Amino acid sequence: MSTTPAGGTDPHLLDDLRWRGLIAHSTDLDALGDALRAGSVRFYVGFDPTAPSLHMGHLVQILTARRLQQAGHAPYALVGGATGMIGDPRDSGERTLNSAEVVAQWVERIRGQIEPFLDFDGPAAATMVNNLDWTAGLSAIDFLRDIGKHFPVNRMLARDVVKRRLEDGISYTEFSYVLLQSMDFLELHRRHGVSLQFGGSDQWGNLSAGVDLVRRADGAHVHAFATPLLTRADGTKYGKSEGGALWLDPELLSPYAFFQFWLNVEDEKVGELLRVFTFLSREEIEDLEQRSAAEPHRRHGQRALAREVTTLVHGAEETARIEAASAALFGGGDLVELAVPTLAAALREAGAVEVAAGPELPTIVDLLVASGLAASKGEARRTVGEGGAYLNNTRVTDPDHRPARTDLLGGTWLVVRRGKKRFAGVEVR
RNA sequence: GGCAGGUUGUCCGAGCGGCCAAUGGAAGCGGACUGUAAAUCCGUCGGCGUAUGCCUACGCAGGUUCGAAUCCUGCACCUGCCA
Repeated sequence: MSTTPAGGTDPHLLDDLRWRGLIAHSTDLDALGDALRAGSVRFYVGFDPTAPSLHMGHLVQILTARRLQQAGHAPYALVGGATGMIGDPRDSGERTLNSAEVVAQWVERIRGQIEPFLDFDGPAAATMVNNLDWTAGLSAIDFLRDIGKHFPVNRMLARDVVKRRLEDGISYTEFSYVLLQSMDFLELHRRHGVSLQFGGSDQWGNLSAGVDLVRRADGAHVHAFATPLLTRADGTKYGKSEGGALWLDPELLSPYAFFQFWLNVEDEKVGELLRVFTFLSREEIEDLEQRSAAEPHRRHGQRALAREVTTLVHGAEETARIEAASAALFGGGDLVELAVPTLAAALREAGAVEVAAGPELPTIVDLLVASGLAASKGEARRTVGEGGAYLNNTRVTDPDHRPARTDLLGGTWLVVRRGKKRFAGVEVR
């Protein structure tokens, strides 16, 4: 992970990106390669504030930006205060507009999530930009004359997203989104000499529209590429399960749960994810793939992946705590054998709650609900009935079962488990 | 503006006066087999809880009826055809 010396650029950048599978679509790759080798390129990648946090999909873009910067190119990270007010068309239908206050708040949170990944000093220093800066004061007349004139509606209608949405309907607002994003590229090109944009493959239409606009408006040739859409082995999207998206914000998804996600990745996907989400070298990744293939049950790849990505997002200290917690909880050994401080630390990582107990301790059903492992008492009863409830790693089959005081580990802790891998700690006081 | 059709649980989609907390998929959750993997098989899938019970739910608000997701009226939104 060495940064290229001041002023220089890494001539192998494009090859590395291609090896990692990060280029799913692109404008002329030879031209892009020439530009990247010729000197430091100013590039941009945009993030729309459509939620309070970025997630796994955005992480691909953040890390790709970091790769480009480490190779000597200058990032412009755009948080879409303007585009976030509009919303780009998606297949699932028309978006609900968010208020200006909410968008502004999300812009700040997202900026804060991106900044740690980029270097704001040095010859390829990063810059944060907000497209509200050049759209807020723009008049509708200027917009229609200067930007709109370059967008033939017949071609806009031919875009895949738009075609699919024509059945169920699409507002003029979302239909116009592509003009705003294209204008961002034009503005950044004019203001800062930005000549490359990348984004997710679902953004390819917007990316290439921006390239077209810069050419039509200014006669300049700029570049774009799209990273691939990552899917699970069965072709479905990530994040549809596990109760939601893989958020980067620790308040929306605990670092422990984040780590567990990566650890549980399918064998077939480990190599791909290591290439996209880690800064391990080609040699290291190929070695991990070989060792994983040789002894898959050891999950070498998954462990490295979980450690690397969690370290990038949540830091080395937190990752070390999580690994210790996982080892304790999944160790398979007797929980009674664990030192209490170790157990307590592990449970706090996995998620722990305090419960005030009277003369009697709560029932297993109440413990499942209190710990958040079950959403309702009905669900908790069902879990017990299905044989999925465990107390201190022993299956409980009676929904009215109450642990005794002597079951408390270290005098205060109960380990509640639902299913094979969802743990929570309950601290009884 | 006129006419027609539509709005059901996380999603898709049946139901068209009582047998409807609502058929069937999918997702989710649990179990078995494994490796905290995949595939497969089985179970489960509104809440309170155990009461032939109550509460909430079939776009929103009213009405008809002993009884409505189902019928009527108004409103909102969506789709199609005609202007």
